[in-house]
Amino acid sequence: MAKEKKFVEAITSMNEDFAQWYTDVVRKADLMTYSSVKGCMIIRPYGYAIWELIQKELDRRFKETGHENVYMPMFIPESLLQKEKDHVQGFAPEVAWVTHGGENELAERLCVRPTSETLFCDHYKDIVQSYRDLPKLYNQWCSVVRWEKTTRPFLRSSEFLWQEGHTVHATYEEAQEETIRMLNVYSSFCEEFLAIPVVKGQKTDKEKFAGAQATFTIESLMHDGKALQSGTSHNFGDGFARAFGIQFLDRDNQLKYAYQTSWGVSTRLIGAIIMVHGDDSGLVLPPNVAPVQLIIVPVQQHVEGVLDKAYELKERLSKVCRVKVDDSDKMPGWKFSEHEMRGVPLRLEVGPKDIEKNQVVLVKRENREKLFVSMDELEEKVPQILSDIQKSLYEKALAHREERTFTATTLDEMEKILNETPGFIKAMWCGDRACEDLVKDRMAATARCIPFEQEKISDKCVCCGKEAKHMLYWGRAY
RNA sequence: CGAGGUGUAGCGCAGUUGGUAGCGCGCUUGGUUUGGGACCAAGAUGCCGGGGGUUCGAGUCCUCUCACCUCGACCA
Repeated sequence: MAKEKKFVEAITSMNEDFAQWYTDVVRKADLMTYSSVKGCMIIRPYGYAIWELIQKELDRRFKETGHENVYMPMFIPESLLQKEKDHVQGFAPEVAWVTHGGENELAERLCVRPTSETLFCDHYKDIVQSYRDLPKLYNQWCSVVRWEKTTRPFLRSSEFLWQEGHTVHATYEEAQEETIRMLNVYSSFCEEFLAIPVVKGQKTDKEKFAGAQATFTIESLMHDGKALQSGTSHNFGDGFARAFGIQFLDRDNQLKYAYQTSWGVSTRLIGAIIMVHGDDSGLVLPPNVAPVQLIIVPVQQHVEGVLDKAYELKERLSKVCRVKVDDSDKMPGWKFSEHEMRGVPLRLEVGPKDIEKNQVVLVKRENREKLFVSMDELEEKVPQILSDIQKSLYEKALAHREERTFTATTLDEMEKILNETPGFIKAMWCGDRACEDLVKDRMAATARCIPFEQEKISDKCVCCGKEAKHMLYWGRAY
């Protein structure tokens, strides 16, 4: 089919080999490149620009909900890391250690932060004394290091960029409210900004964060039917406070332990964008996170007046969107492919014929739909089209997720779905760890979450047949 | 940490029974081109991942080592 024909051969087809497709896209869109250290990547300007847009919008939403940014050191003394038992155990296998300063061995080795709970706690114990000091709503943007055995660009790297919010509250209820508030910030951000629909829910005990009392998550479904944990929010109860001695004098003159939360999202979100929206021609960016929303490609740019018109349009359109002119001396076809690989949502072609007719050709990245628009209407039409694209990408992703969400009442059914049409599987669960373990051993799938929106698929646990307590989303995950 | 794979020009790769390094793309210069990856001409680019060995001679054989990729077990 001429219409279905691939324009770009440099990218492996998704259906042929999804993992290779992902690697090709990440490289061809020039989001990152490998570095000389295992599992670490160089985030290239285009990839970093996406991260900056994510940061900017999230940071705005954090501030809007009353949070302040701080910066903690990247080193954690070993003794500090060890104060909360579950927490150390969870992270011990993947921490990197600093043992020397110059030539001298350190008296106490320093851990390169895999997450900063212990640092925040150590600080909070000093600054929290009275109920009047609460709540503390801190966040930090930083990188963390986890010595991973297997790494993949953006999805799992040894060092990654993220944001970690850490808050302290006077009561459990308040901490729980904060935990859910931030989960909601994440879910609305993903849906509105990244055009990625998410399932909100709680992690099972097996899957929860080391040291947390409860972990909440947003789970999204990738194009290949695998799930991606896209953000988490934890309620620590007073567990860390007890381990670190974070106490305050309450209104009733009683000394009490404080309640805490933490929550984070990372550059992994970039991986989610790629795997939710991308296609065989490469990256597809929702306009809200596109560093370039509109690329102007002049055609026959050597012809008098063409480039001038392109620059003029850029000048005008820069007031309503992020726009660039590709005035390199590549062939137009080459530019089309290049900007499609990079996922630019909208392309504007302008050549002598257009100038004559006082119009331009707009081409949508998501479906290559061509629109002929009068030059006079651009400032009005372009933002409208971009917002349509944003909406359309969300709807497409939602439709895909719904198409790939199944229900199962037996393990055989689950296994069949996982092998034939991988996706989310809604199934009942009795609450026993043993059943989770069994599912994982047998079909490499995990409990993604106990969704807030419960449904009753059946009365019995999909695994052991005992009375069911919850409906779970199951799936194979990244 | 297990299983596999790969390291040769910026990128992708070839390199035979061991004989002193090549192709495509990209890059530079000039010209012609330009509505879906143009063409011609002239150039530039190498610690053959690293150490040790065998040999008159190693990209090639042996050995140790390092790194990266993919797939699994563990984790954002």
